[in-house]
Amino acid sequence: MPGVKGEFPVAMEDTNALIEQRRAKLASLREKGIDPFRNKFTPTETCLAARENYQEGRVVHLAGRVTAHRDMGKSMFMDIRDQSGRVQVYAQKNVLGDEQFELFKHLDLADFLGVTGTLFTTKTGEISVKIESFVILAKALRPPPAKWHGLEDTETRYRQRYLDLIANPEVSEVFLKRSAIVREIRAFLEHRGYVEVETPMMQAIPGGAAARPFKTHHNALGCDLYLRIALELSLKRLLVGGMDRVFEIGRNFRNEGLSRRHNPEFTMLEAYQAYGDYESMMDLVQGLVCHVAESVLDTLVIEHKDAEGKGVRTIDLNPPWRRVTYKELVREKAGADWFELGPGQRRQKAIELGAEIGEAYEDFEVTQAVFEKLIEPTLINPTFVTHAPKELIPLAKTSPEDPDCVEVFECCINGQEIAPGYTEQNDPLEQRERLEHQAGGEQQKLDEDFLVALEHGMPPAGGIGLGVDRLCMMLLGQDSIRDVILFPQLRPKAG
RNA sequence: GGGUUGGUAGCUCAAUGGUAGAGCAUCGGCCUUUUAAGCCGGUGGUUCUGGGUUCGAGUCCCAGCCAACCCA
Repeated sequence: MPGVKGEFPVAMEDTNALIEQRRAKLASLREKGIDPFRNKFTPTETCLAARENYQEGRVVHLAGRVTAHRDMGKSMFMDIRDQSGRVQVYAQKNVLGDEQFELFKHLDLADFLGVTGTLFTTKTGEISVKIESFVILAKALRPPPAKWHGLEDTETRYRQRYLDLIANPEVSEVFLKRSAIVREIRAFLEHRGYVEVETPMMQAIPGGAAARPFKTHHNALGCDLYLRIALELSLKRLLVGGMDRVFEIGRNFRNEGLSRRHNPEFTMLEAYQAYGDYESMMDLVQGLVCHVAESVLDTLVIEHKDAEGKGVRTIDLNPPWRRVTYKELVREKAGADWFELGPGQRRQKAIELGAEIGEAYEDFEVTQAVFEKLIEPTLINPTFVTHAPKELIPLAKTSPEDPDCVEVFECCINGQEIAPGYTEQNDPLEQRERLEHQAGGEQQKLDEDFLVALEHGMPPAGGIGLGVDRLCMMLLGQDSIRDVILFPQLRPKAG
């Protein structure tokens, strides 16, 4: 690869004694006519399966990464590990012969090894494989992180996640569970007749949320495009098209700050149901999250622990989840007379309560600041906060009971918004007005094609969005979104 | 963008302004049922980068880079 050296000058030049030693071992193997990078080796089973299907003397072919070795002189124990787990292998000089045994002794931690041998049980009772022959499948030219302490350095853990996965089994576990969570989301929705679709990530007009988009350029079309910030407007077009139950699990991109809770690209589930409304969508979210928790974690009670393993908080997902209006909740925390106060008094009281209020905040934003700063973080057990002020959400239908509010909910769990849902706006004229109002004087472009679609008629429908990363954080007890995203965004390191 | 903390061997971490260390890994020796194997001996450092103060800087000061956390 001729380009590599220029692109990764640091990696190519960076070396140390350990790397030199491994390169020397590689050269020495090649001199002996051994290629330690095999095209193929087919194990008969996984390391775990070999142990589970124990039968003394049974012949197995196993493959895995060398994770430990215990040199006994004329014999040697080694641990090899694949995704299923580890198994101990045992090599003896009189079985392998001098030359092969010498090769075996000089294997390095992190090398990939294929072995053929028979199952047996050691004195201490461990099921192991007595090696008859072995083959080096891939030589590791760099040392792995320490076996005992694991890998602690957050920067290395995120930049070189593969090392994190090798060194920290609990990290690996988190990502296997994340995969299971996504699988169970699909299973739940498909079981209820939802059709999974894929819609464009590159859009001429990024809509469906208020967020700064990433911009890119299409050369052949000669136009700028944006990475989507939400799935909503595409999926609603499908409701217009007669797909009555649709969902998409996909990446959204928002060109905003990074934090413990924000990654520039994140995974969103959105689902829409014709003839549903915000209430049926609350049932859906509750059912979905409970199904996922039960099938992946086998419990509805989630314990979050700190680094020392002490319980920090407990989240009880047992249904039914509390449903409370936005106004009720604000009255609970900010005073029963909150909505009877004048705007000036509200502002004053919000500041007294400890919310930070920007000078330009409109009245509804003052209340929203109180909600976000003082109320949301206290909602640990699942709570559906319904009937938000209509200024906050332009894509939902007005509530018949309270014309200042829209038929929406925000499902808060673990002190975070996890899933909003609405009775979707299907009146094209009302929708246009609300979007124009939201755009304000900013000349934000309206998605005219979306409005045309609504004019063709969209059935009454309920919709939800669900932040998959945040759901994973909540279910898996992770405090940082970076710990549920395999490759979180970091500043690129200068070569 | 602002604040706080941190960056030392491959990894995890020490080191009053005074010769940069330990454990593991690694290399060599002994050991044919060990498992964080054990015993003996060795190798390994641009202390993130660049300036400054000082007789002397890993340590103090300034600037920068990267990260984590908090705030906006």
